[in-house]
Amino acid sequence: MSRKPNSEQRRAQIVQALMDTMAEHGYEKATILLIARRAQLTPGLLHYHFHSKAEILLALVQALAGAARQRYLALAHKATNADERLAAYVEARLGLGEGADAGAVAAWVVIGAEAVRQSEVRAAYQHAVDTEMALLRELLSASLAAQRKSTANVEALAAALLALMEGTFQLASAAPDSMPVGYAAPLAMQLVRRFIDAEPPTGC
Amino acid sequence: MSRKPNSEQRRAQIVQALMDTMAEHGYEKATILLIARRAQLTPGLLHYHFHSKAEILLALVQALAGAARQRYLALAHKATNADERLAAYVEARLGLGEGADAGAVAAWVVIGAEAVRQSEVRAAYQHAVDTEMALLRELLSASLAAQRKSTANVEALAAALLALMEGTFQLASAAPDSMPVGYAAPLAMQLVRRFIDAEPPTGC
Amino acid sequence: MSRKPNSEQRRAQIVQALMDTMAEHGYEKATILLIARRAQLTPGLLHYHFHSKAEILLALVQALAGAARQRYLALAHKATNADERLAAYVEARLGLGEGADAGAVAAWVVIGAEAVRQSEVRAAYQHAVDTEMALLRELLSASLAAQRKSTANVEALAAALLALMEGTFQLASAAPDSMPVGYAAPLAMQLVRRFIDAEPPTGC
Amino acid sequence: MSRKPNSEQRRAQIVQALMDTMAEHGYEKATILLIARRAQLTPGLLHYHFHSKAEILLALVQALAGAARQRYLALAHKATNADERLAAYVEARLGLGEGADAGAVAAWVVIGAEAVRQSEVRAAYQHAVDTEMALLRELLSASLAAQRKSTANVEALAAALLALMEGTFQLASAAPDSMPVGYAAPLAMQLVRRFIDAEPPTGC
DNA sequence: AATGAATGAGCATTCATTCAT
DNA sequence: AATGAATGAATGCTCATTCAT
Repeated sequence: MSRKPNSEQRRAQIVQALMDTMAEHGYEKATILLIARRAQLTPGLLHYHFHSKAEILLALVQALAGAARQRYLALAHKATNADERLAAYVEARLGLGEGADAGAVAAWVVIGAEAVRQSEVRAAYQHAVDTEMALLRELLSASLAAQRKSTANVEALAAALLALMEGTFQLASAAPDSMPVGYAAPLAMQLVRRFIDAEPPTGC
Repeated sequence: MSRKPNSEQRRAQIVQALMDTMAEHGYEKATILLIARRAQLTPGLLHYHFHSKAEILLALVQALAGAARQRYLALAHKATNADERLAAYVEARLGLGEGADAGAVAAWVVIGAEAVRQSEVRAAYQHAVDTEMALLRELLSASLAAQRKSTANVEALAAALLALMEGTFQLASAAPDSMPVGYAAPLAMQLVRRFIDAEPPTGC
Repeated sequence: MSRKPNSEQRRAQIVQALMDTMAEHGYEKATILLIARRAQLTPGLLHYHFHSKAEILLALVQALAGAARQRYLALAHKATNADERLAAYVEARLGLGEGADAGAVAAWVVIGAEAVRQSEVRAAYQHAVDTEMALLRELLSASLAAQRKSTANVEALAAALLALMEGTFQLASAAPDSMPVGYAAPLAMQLVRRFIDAEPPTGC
Repeated sequence: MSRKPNSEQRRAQIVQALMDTMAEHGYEKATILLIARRAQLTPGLLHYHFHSKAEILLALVQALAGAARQRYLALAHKATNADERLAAYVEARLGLGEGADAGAVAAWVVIGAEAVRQSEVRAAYQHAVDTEMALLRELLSASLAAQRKSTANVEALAAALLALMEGTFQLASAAPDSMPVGYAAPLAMQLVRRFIDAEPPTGC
């Protein structure tokens, strides 16, 4: 067999280097030179594997979204009911266990701000949000249904839970010292459970 | 004789122009030239009134934090009990009524990302967060106390509510089409109220 | 009598402020704003009293040259012969006594460098040099004549002595720690006296 | 494959261009654009090879000091005794022969003025001065010893000779028309020789 | 695939000078 | 005389991108 080109490995290496550099310097100040150094590559090589810096960023958005999905799937594996699956999801996003990555979180916050101004990043970010929203709707609907509660508010509840997660990332990245430690996952679950408990039953 | 100083007016004008420009282009791409044009001033004049671009940004952080405080005070004026004050706070931050400003929200999101990398911005951002946390602790403690509930979780609850707000800003700015309209304020209040209702009473 | 306009005083104040600022920051970095602050005046006022920054510099050259002349005249007053007059001159230029001014010396060094590139400064500098050379020729000729020595080399000797002084200013300003203290005036006199002593008598 | 580095050549080219430009315009007015044009390079490339303009200046200080050392070594090669070595030194610094470079001299004068205000330049300038002083002390001590003269005044004599040289550069650059031609080297040697001749013998 | 020099547009900032008051 | 805001050209420096090797 012929020797495999190492492009895929190189691309992953570059994407990872962008993530690390962005977490530290933001997107604009994450220069091609800094990224290349972090990846232990030369500047020219980055443009051999990616057409532009923006393209690396888009690849990073995909990579982070994919990693988040994998983290949920790994935890959801052991879940046996709707509530456990929801808890697995929240743990996957907000938990401090294995897979928690301050760099990835900071990079995601920076991506969120870039989405405000770059339409292509916004599109990718929105796609990730839509995917999350769909998953959340499904998980919350299942939890509501399991308790025979109305699903009328599921959309808003999903949005609030997603906002809670995004805000947690923001605060963890920009004001870590002002926040209590490890509060996010357990409190998010409590908020949702108590909300669901207080929802009116189906058909009312 | 001498001309009368107009610095304060000019500074406010420039800060506003930075906010508008940042909401559209982000911080790095909000160039001095763009800001000056938006403020209908010449580039040199911006550096006459501010030492550096970073200084304008810090002034903007103060301005936004101050405006948020004013908005709360205006609404809290009519509140007669703890729950109404809390509702006034949530409405001031997340409501769609008068004072809601998509530009200010987008600028705040961009500031949050800049706080990840610029230590001076981070300090100012953290100060704003600390102030919010203190206010939230006070409001939530009062609501809990009014219902004779334990205040053991007030810190975490405050953090969660603040995260919910920051995340709402983020999603409203970067993925507005993926989010339901007007969900944030009412749902945030419901989440908090139901959480408080389900809290154990004092002394348990 | 009508109140005297304070222009002359203001001009002197500004020239002095330029000298101080130049000694610290060089000519280019001695901005109008810095000079104005040092003189406790406002920037606009500097251009009321001088047409341009270059004009202040020219006034400073005159002022420094004039001050040097005064210092010599004050010391020469007591001299009773050619050698004492020469010693008075050397002391006036290189001595550490009253009137020695590190700021003035540093400013003169900076002026010397500006003379390399600005033709108007060069003209003023050259005029000062020519005046010095004339005085030196006179003093040295008198000393040589007093000892009945040939004055064939007086031009070159004057040039060398002037160079020694200018170089002393340079080294005192830019490498003070590398130079012995107080060496300049006595050694300069010794060099000149021994040179003259070894000169052939007139008519040879 | 990879291109071969040409940085050393480019750096030398840039340093030379700074020297030429500085000799004509001074340091501040020797803009990156002017230097680049003189070197027939693009402005961006200067910052690829040097971190900053100040760094080019430091490289120039080293280059000029090195060239001066080489010029002395080349001439000292033929010297057979202390006096000839001293004469070789003076000729190397002040002589009009091969290697005399009005541009380098003017650049050195400008550097001397920059040393007044830029601490890094001052450090480099002082180092060059210290090296010169050490060499001068050695040369003068040898000459004094060869004539069995006291070396008590060698430090001050070295300082005076160095000052004479620096001042000669200054006057040659800023007031060439006011100075006699070719006076410097022969007169400097005469001054030193007559001084030494008149020194008291060792042990007195 | 890989290197690193080269380009050139763009940026924040500085500053002498002007001018309305 | 005096003020201080305003101007606009100039400058050092950055950086994504290109390209010869």
